[in-house]
Amino acid sequence: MSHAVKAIRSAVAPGLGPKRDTILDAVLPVFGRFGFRKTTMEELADAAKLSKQGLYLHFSGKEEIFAACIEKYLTDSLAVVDAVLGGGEPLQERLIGAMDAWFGRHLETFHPQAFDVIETGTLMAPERTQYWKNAFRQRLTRAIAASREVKSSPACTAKDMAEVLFQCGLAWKESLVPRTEFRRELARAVRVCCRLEL
Amino acid sequence: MSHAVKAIRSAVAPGLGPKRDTILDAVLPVFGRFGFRKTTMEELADAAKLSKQGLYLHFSGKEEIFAACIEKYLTDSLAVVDAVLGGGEPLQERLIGAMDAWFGRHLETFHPQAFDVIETGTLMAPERTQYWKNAFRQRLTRAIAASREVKSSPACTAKDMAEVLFQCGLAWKESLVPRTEFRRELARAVRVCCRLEL
DNA sequence: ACTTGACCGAATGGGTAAAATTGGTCTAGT
DNA sequence: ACTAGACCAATTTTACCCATTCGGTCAAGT
Repeated sequence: MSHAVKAIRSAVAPGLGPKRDTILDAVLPVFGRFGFRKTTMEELADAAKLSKQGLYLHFSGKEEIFAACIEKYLTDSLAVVDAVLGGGEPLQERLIGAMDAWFGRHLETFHPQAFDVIETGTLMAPERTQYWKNAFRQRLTRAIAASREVKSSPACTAKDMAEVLFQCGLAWKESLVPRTEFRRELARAVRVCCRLEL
Repeated sequence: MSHAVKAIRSAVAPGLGPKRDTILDAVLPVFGRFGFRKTTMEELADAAKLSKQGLYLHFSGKEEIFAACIEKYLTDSLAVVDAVLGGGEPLQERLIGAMDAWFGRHLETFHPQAFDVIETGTLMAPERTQYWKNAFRQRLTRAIAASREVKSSPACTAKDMAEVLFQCGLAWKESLVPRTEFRRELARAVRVCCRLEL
């Protein structure tokens, strides 16, 4: 299939129905367990309770499914992040919740053996990957900056704290512990970076 | 060669001369560039300016060279860490120097493609690996605890700061930036974690 | 709005056997 | 305290073939 046709399909098809989203939700765990390469179209179709051709009525191919899947995954995650950060809890709880919604969910979604999903994602759409990273860091920064619970200084601005927090979160790739324990590490990082009391 | 013979040689040979250390220093960059598996005994011998057989007069085999090499590498690194932390500079500079001597040196020593050195090390001697990690974290903790420049609290003890700092340092594996830039990230982490002004 | 099933070209994954490397040893020097 | 070089067993690499699989398409149904 030519690139032009692909572009048309993906430009016309999306957003038309909640069916796409249903498919993407069903498909995510498969990518998360086996990675991009080792996931077959049949497995995706089975997960979505569709035939192989049924899938092609919604997506132009494997790459588009994957891209849309990751896009939805991050969109959803960021929505949770926003919801948590916009909530009424103390900043500490909100930050921990946000970090857990982002990095913790990664940890739970992607099997250690299937981290090629990350590489594939950055390889297929590096600018999108950068966009999502920046989006999340921006949320952290704003939440910290807006809070009156934490005092910043020229040497330690809200952005500085957010960046360091983000850096700590990146450790999820190395982490071998379950999400609950990882969350405790995140809690400590939040406490230290933002000097929030218990 | 039997394990018994190996044990005898490695028990008798070490520490007898500075020659071993010279060899180990010469050999480290080779392991750092090609990893354990892809490094050949000939390359090691060439790097040490010895014949292959000359090497065997000092070490019982590839594994012993590697183990001793890593051991010396970490010993040296920790010595630098101790020297820096024990110096007269303000805590901030000392911590940055210590983090750079540890993680920054890793970044510079081990080629991204040769990270199998880490796995091999933890696989061959997991207890030693754990020992060195703990040793470094301990140094950080003590330096922070001993300083009057940083005030701790029950929610943010010296150990907490050290742990988070360590977690930030682990990002070196993901880092694609040169050591100088990585050092700036470390500096920010130190500032934030210990609330040290500029 | 789907399913079924056949189909294609390309990529992939065994399986294998020859060829090259490698870690390590031995001997004979100097 | 080394080097030179032959040497071995074991592993690794390479090349090749074959079967399978996979992504994607097409035609015909319901």
